[in-house]
Amino acid sequence: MAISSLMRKWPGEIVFAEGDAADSVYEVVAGMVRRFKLLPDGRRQITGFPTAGRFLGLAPGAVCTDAADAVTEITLCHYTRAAFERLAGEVPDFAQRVLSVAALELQEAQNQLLLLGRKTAVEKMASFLVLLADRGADAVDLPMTRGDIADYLGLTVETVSRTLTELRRKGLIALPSPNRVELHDRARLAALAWHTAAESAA
Amino acid sequence: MAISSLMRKWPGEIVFAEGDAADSVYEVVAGMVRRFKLLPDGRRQITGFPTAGRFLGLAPGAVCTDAADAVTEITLCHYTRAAFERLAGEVPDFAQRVLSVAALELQEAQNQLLLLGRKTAVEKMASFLVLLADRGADAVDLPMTRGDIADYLGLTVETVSRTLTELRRKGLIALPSPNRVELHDRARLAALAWHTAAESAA
DNA sequence: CGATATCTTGATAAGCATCAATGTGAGTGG
DNA sequence: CCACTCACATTGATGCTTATCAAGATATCG
Repeated sequence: MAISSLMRKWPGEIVFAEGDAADSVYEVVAGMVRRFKLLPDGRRQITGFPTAGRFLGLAPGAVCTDAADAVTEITLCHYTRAAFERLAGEVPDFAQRVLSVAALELQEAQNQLLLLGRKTAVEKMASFLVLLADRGADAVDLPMTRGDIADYLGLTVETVSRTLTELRRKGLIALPSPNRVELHDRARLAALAWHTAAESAA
Repeated sequence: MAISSLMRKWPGEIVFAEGDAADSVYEVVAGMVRRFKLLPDGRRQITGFPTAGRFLGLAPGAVCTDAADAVTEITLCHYTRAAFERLAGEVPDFAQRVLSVAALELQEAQNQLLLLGRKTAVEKMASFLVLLADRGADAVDLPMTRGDIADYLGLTVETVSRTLTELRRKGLIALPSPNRVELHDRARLAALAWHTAAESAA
C-alpha cells in the first residue's frame, strides 16, 4: 500500500470539519486552503490560509478541532495518521521538517494573536497586505472574499471594504479588481502595520 | 558536557527578549511563564502563560520573535539549540513529544485566535476562567495581574475588572482576594464561553 | 503604619458593528 | 447578444461595546 496519495478539490469543497475523526494528515501541494473555527451562533474565525508546504490535521486529539475547505482549486497529499506517525518516527529528516513547519506556524499564530488583540482596523489590513505580498510581488491576488478577510482579521465585511477604500484614497494601494491589489507604497504600508502614529494627511 | 541544565528565575525576571539570538530552548519545569509580543508604541499581546511541560524558543529563525519572563518563581530546563536539535534528531521519542506539544500549542493558539477575533468581553473572561480551571479545581489562582489578563484577552484593565465584577454579581464566581477566583457555576460559565445567547437576568 | 502598586468604579468618547441601500461583476437563459 | 439574476462589494447613517480619562478603594511591603 502507498504511504500517501494525491487528491484534488474545488473551491468551497470541504477537506475536514470540526468534530471529524482526526485520522488523516494532509500536506498542501498547491492552491490555498481556508482553516476556521465556528461559534454555535455562526461567528467564524479564520485561523489561516495555508498554501503549499503546510500540514493540516496535526491536532493531537482524536477529533478535529477546526475545519478546512478550499479557497482555490487545491491539491493535497493525504496520509493516514498511522502512516504519518510511522514516517515521522522512522525518518528523522521528515520529523524535523514537520517540527520546523509547526514551529513556523506557531510563530505566525503569535503574530496573528498580536494583530487580533492589539491592532486597529487599518493596521490589521496593512499587515494582511504586507503578509500576502511577502509571498509574492507588488501586485497581490486576493482569492478569498471580503467576508473571509473580515473573519481572518476579526472585523466585518463593511470595515474591510471601508479600510481598503481608505488605503486606496491615500495612494497606498490600487484595486484594479476586487480580487487584485497593487501595493504602491510598501514602506508606508509596512509602517502602518507595525506603528500607530505617523500618517494622518491624505 | 551536560545535555541540559536547570535554572531558576524570580517573578519578573526575563528569560529572553524579542530580538535575542535564538540559541537556546527551554522546557518549563515548574511555575508560570508569561510570553508576549510588543508593538513599538508599547501595546502588548500576551500569547500564553506556559506552565510545566511546555517548550520555549522553538522559533525557527535566528532571533526570538517574542519575549518571555517569569510570572511566578519558575524552574527551567535549558538546552543549547544545538544540543536540543541533536536530541530531537537522535531520540525519536523525544522528537515525538516535542512535536506533540507543538501541535497542542497550535491548537490552543487557534482557540485563542477565535477568542480574540470573535468573542465579547464576557465570553473572553468566562473562557479564560474555564481554561484555568481545567488546569485545577473549582478555585483558581490568578498569579498574573489584571493588566496581564487584559493583554492576554485583548481588553483593558478596566474592562477585565468590570467583567469580573459582573460575573460576581451574577453569582457565577467569587473573589475572596484579587488573585483568587472561586467558580460557583461552572456550567453557566462554560456556556458563556462558547455561546452568546442565553443569560440576561441578573 | 505609611508609601506605592494594583484594583475597582464612574463618566465620557471613539472605533467599529449593525442596519440599510446601492453598485458591480460573473454566469445564465431567452 | 442582451436582459436577468444572484452573489459579492461598496457606501451611508446610526448605535453599541469597549477604550479612555479620571478618581477613589484596597492590598502589599518595607
